[in-house]
Formats: sequence, C-alpha cells, structure tokens
Amino acid sequence: MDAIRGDIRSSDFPLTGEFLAGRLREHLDQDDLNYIEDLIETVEEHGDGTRLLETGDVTNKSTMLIEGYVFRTIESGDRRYIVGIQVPGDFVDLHGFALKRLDHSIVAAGPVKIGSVSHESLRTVMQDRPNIARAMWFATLLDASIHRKWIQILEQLDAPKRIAHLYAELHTRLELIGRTVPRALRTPFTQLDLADMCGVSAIHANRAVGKLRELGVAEIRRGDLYTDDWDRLKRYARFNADYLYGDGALKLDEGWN
Amino acid sequence: MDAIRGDIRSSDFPLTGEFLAGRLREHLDQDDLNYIEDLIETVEEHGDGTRLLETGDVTNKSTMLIEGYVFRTIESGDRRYIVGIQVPGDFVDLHGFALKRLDHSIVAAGPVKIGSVSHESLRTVMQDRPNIARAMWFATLLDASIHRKWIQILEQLDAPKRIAHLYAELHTRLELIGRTVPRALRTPFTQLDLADMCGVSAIHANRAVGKLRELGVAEIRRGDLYTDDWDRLKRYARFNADYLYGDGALKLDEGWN
DNA sequence: ACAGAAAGCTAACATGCGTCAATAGACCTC
DNA sequence: GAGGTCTATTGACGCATGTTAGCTTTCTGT
Repeated sequence: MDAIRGDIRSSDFPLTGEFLAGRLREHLDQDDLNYIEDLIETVEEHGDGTRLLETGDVTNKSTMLIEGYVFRTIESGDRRYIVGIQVPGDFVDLHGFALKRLDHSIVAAGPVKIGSVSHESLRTVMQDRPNIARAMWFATLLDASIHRKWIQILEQLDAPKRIAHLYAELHTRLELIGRTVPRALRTPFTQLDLADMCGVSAIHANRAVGKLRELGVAEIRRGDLYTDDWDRLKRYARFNADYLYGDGALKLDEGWN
Repeated sequence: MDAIRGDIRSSDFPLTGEFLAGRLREHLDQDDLNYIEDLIETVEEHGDGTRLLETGDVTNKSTMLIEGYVFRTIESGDRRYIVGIQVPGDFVDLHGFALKRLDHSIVAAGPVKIGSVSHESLRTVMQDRPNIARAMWFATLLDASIHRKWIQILEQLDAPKRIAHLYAELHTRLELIGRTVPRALRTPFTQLDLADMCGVSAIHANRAVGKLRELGVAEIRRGDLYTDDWDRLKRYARFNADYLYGDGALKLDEGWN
C-alpha cells in the first residue's frame, strides 16, 4: 500500500500482453500467460527518478516492469551505486516475496509503467501452477547470473568497455522481448547514470563516451546509443550472451511436481 | 557422474551435522535437518585448485560444501575472475537444478569436502517438504544479495578496502555457522586469489595487503588474517552486514503451500 | 523568446592501478 | 640440506581514473 511512492501520472489502462512475462515467455503457454496477466491487480505510471521501493522495505506485493527501465541501487556514503537494471517484462522484486526486507532500492530510470501482484496471489501460483512458479524461480536465478557477469565486467574491463558491454547486454535483453530498433538503442540514461553503473566518476564516464565515439564503436547522445555495427560493439566489449540464457535454458524436461 | 573431477582423496565418512545446511539452519527444525542430511548421497574430498564444476556443465546433482572454501569463477581472455565465494554449509550449484547449464565454474580454494544430492532427490524435496524447498530458494536469493553487494563494493571501494570488506564478509558468514576463532580468520587464499576477487593485479593486491598492515587494520599472511579489532576493520571497509540476512529474514510467517 | 536548470564537455593536476623487471622468502621434493 | 617452484615483495614508469573548476549545450517552464 505504501511501498509505491512518487507521482502517479495515470493508472488503470490495458496491458498490451505482447511481451508479458518477458523472459519467462518461451517457457510458458498462452494459458499460463493469460494467468499471469490476470495476476496483475493494478497498473501505474511514474515519472523519472521515482523511488518505487526502498532498502529495508517489507512488501506485501511484487512489481512487474511493463514499460521503461528501473535501476537497482544501493546507497552508501552520499553516493548511489547502480547494481542492476531491469527491462520490460521483468519482475523487479520477486525476492521480496521470500525475503522479509529488501536489500536495495528500486528507482525509475525515466518514465515507467509497472504492474503489481499481491503476495497472496503469488502464494496461490506456488500451489496451483508449478510451471509458472518454476519460471519465476528461473527469473531470480537469471538475475543472479547477470549479477555475476557484472562483477566480472567490473573486474575485467575499463570504463569505455563497461559502457559498451552495458548497451550490448540491454540490446540482447530487448531482443528477447522483441523491443529493438535497427541501428539504435534508446534509453533515458544520463552520463551520471552510466557512471553509477560502471563505478566511475561522471567526468570519466564522459571521457569513456567520448572514446567510444572517437573509436567509431558507437555514438551515445543523452542515453541513446547509435551504431552501424552491433557485432563490432559486442566484440569490443568482449560480450558473450550465454549468461542471459536466451535459448531458454530452464530445465523443463523433467517435471518436478 | 562426470561433473566431479580432480583428485579424490577419500570418501564415505560421516557428516558432523554441526553446521549442516549452514545459513538455512535457523529456518529449519531438527527433523528438516535430518532430512537434509539423508539427502546427501556421497561425500568426497578434493585438493586445492580442483575444478569441481565447469562452465557449460549440465548436472544431475547438486553439491553442498561441507569443509573449506570454493570460488565461483568466470574465465575470459586467459584470466580468471572470481565472482563469489562459498563457505561450509552452502549449496554451490542449486541453480544447476533449475538451469540447464552452468554460467560459471566452481573451483576448490584449498582442500575441500563436498556432499552431493541428486536432482531426483531435490525434486522429491520440492514436492514433500515445502519448508526445505523454501529455505533453498532463500539460499539462492541470498547469493544474489551477496552478488549485488560485491558489485557495489567494486564500484565504491579501492583495493585495500575491497580486501578488508572481503574478510569482513567471510568473518560474518563464518560466525553464522559458528566457525570463527577470536583474533584471526584462516583461509588458503594467495595474494593472486585476492587479486582475482578484487579485480586488481597480483602486484597491486600485494600493495593493498601492505597498506592494511601499515595502517594497523590487519595483518594478512598467506591468506590468514590477524586483527585485534574486527570493528575497526569493518568500519574501515564500510561493512554493513544487513545484506547477509543474518537475522533470518526468510518470510515464514505466512505459509505458501 | 527568454531564463533557469540540467546535462554534457574540456583542461589541469593528483592518485590508483597496471606492467615490467628483479629479488627475497616460503614450501616442496629428493 | 640443496635445488626448484610457488608466493610475496620492491622499485620505476605509464596509463586509467578521481577531483576541481569553469564553460557550453540542451531541455524545460513560462
């Protein structure tokens, strides 16, 4: 009830359903997808920077991102560190269903549309729809796999390559939900956002963006990336998409329940 | 069957059960713990550096660490990046139960003792013991929380503080399973291991260890850390244990099944 | 159209970290 | 206990990144 804060611009409009359940999609049939759509009880829009969930919050519902991007952030000192990004179709706080309090905050990156599912409904899912429950567990494991990749990226790459890798990852994730356009990737990220994702200062993020431009790898303007050659960008960033399990590596062959 | 490689030094000896199920422990009763102990079908010992599981492996059993430490590693270029550490009582590849292939490797850090649970048994657990299934899901969510903290640490701290934070985390995790000694924390880590965890060169890890010594924060000799003042070390590393959910933040108050 | 605010850009200098080279200490094997 | 190997250590130099300061461009609201 109080977990969602910020300015609500409108609410209660229809879901497209087009990409609903995002990466869970290929593991589920139409019946499952309808079932998930029915779980969503309320839909809201929020503006840029809205703090949707706060570190330490105890929730009684979970949030699915329908439109836009959100950041997972950890605050320390007086600075913000971005530890993850979610794209449409992702549940942003499924872990809040099993863990009492949240270990990080969720902040809107640009305008967002979100749907809410009560934990009570999720409990019913766990009971009645093992397929969907399994797909949801898969989704949290996929988040963990992405976290591990981010750790490696921070350990291995310099700032320009980190930024390139970030966009490469987003491009692949958006491809998986059919949300890409040919030669660009549009985001509302500022250079400060990029800096907070890459663990560098805003000024150095600016240098890094400049280097990508200079090298001809990509042109980034106000968050929007333009490139004629995604393959080159991905090679430059040493990007390998395996960790995103785009081929649907959920074990469904052997029913558990 | 072939997922476990390396030199097996002995096998088939009794479990102590003392810390069995590690961080799951406080969420389970003695009956549950006995049940888990019975799940473990084989116990093996392996030497330092043994590659227990390989990126891309498809497994039909999951591994619990009983003694020692293991690294989660991602290899890229010709270098190894450590993206996580497990301590006794942790399942190291529960995600291999839901995901077809593994996104990273598991390598023994020093000598280890591990137990194996078949995925067939786990399927039975999911059906018959919702309490335990829940605790296992919790364990994978806790891993994700630790991953997020590592991301933040890499973004925020310099090398000396990263090393201090690493030992602070291990100290707290070992406390949770009753495995600490007063003024020290013994590990088999080399400075190269520390470097691969912190994303710096081995030489810089050496400088960082030197700085901790110089500052009087801690003395690290061949992986073993000595300090008279854990609080000071934790303050120096800006360590806050909340992300480890040591108070047992699993939502058990409302049964799901 | 204008003014203020937010975001992007540039330069100069300090520090963290990588690399190379060389040495010293610890452990292992015989 | 001698030799070899792995690990730890030190110094010199260069690049990556942080910090401060100031400036320019773009957005936004009126």
